[in-house]
Amino acid sequence: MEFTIKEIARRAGVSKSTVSRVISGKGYTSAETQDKVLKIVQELQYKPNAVARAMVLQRTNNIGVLIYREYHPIAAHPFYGKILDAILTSATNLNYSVFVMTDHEISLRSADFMLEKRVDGLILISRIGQNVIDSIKNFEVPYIMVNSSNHADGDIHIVNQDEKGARIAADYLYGLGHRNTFVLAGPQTHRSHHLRLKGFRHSMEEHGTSLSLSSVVSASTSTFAEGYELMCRYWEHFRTGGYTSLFATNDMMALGAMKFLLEQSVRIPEQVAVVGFDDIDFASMYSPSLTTVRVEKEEMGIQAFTLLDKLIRKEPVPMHNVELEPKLIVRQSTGLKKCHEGSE
Amino acid sequence: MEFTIKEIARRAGVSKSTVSRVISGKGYTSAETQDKVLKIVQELQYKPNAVARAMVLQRTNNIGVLIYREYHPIAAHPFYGKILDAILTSATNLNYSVFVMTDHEISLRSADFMLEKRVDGLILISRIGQNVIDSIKNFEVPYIMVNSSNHADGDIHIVNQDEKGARIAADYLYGLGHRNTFVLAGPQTHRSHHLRLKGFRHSMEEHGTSLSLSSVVSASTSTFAEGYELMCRYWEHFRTGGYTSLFATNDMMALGAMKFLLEQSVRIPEQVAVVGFDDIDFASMYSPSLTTVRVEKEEMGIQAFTLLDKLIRKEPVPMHNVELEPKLIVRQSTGLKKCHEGSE
DNA sequence: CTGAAAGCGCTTACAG
DNA sequence: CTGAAAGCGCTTACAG
Repeated sequence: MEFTIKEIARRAGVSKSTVSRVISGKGYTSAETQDKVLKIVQELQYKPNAVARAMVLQRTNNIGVLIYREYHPIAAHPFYGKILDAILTSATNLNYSVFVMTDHEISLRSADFMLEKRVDGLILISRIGQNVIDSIKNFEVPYIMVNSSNHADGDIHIVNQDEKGARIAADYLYGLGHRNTFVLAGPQTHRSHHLRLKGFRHSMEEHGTSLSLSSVVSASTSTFAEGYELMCRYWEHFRTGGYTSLFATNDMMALGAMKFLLEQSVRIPEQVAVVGFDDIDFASMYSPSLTTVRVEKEEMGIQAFTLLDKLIRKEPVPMHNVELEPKLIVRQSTGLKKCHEGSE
Repeated sequence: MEFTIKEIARRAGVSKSTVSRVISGKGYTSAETQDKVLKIVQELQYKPNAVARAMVLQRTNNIGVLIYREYHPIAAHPFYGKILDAILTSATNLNYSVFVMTDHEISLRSADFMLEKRVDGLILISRIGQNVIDSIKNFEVPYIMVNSSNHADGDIHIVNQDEKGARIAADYLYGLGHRNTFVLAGPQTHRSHHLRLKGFRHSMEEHGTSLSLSSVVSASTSTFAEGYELMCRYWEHFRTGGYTSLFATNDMMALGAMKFLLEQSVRIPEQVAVVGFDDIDFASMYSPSLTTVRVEKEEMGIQAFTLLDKLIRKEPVPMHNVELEPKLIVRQSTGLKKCHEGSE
């Protein structure tokens, strides 16, 4: 069932060159020949062998997406998964196929993989190790980094304006009258968590309501479980600390903390207002839904792919850093009314 | 920076054949030659060109994963995303790379894509169109189906025992004393939702507590929003119907319905017990956490890949259908105590 | 133990 | 407008 150009040529009584020209649409061919060849292509359900084509064209039309993962697999991740989705969609539209690879300690090995596979380009998401990046730099493969913690000059990097987003969150809470916020801060080695804490702290300082040392708790991971655990551990402190609000540097931790609070029958937002960061799907689904700062995950994916495609085609790339605009999303956890509250 | 076997050969003063032998480890080569070649490979950071190798070996070491999506992108999907993750992990372990493609109307085109790309095999997840399957059948590419609605004889199909799972859920609710359950049933064209409704209904009938017509509501999608909307629309009916429990054919709908109920200040599980199906990550994170029937998503992915690999290597494949065992997971939404309740 | 040669399935100048 | 030939970067019998 697997036909080649040679077989088509034989049946059509023309040369392989001609068949190739007809199929690719490049070069001159008579209408007559075209019909003849195309008909056979149809009959045989011929599909050109992409591997052979890639070989001569030195172009695979594949891109690779490398996603860092800490503990868990990553495709289902509410944040990175969304970025991946956007990349998949954009790439398909431009006839690229995409290799997906999640990466743990095997860093170098997986990068090699991609390199051996001869992808036309690479998108690196999150905290890809420096050694991996160095290794990639040694090749001519273009790459784009998304939400990374370690990018160097010359790298194209797509990020959210995390510091600004955190300031918006702080301003908003301050505006609501909150003067004492408990903060759950994710791993400070990660750019996002670092900037989010920084932005929140600075904004509060500017408002004259500095965060005390004891009101900021450092998380070693940024998971739901961590948020829950920390809230549990600091519950006594929290309860007696006079806190009226809670800010976490991402939604997952905020949600975890919220679950614990709800289990203690704390009323949200009446007793404690909660704000997260990211706007993962879950945030709006929770009860109460979570006020958060939205990161344009889809936009990150689209931009990453679009820029990579330009790089691959050696078109000029406008800028070397893309900083997306964050946006406050107000929901029930800071007081937005429930849709159906009191109705019916 | 892109070296070939030819360059290695030149520098080592041997032939390409020899270099190839050293690198592949096949065929005899003197220790001396090996050292010489390997040293240069090191120096040059040589990576064999996978495309060229695939060409001659007629084997790419790539597999493709095709996931159906209805409305939304899919990688971040809490159910399919998990399966994908498991496939990614297993595949990487055996040195495969994986193409991921989500599919909507473009069905045929995306399958072609895979076929042109010469993947060694395909994993088809969820409701892949019959035309796509037919098209794939025309080629020699082995494939495995996961959680599909339309598989034919001879196809290898991996599914959860959905009917059985629903029976377990029904038995459990009955055992708790529930005699009047409101049911949210997802699209009946999908195998899973169909069997889950069927199993639940039959089990209840056997217990002598048949579901009345009005207690089963058909959903047109199986999303969170749909669960919420339906619960809202049937709220009056539900409130006055004397229902003590709610079953949805998947977690997302159950969660959506639950959010609505919580917003009406319905106490869960005291007033209404809720049971879902799938055990997506969210289920355990919700407040109250959701009792559900777990589908072994990771196992599905692992089995799918493992079988596909056997197919690719033309090893005998044990069975032609894999039916995974569902498992009831009891949580707060049907009465499990909160961990920290009352403590401290 | 090693090298020359053919071939995997295409594309693309180059003649004609 | 079309065909013969070379080549993309490997692997693998086949001689030696």
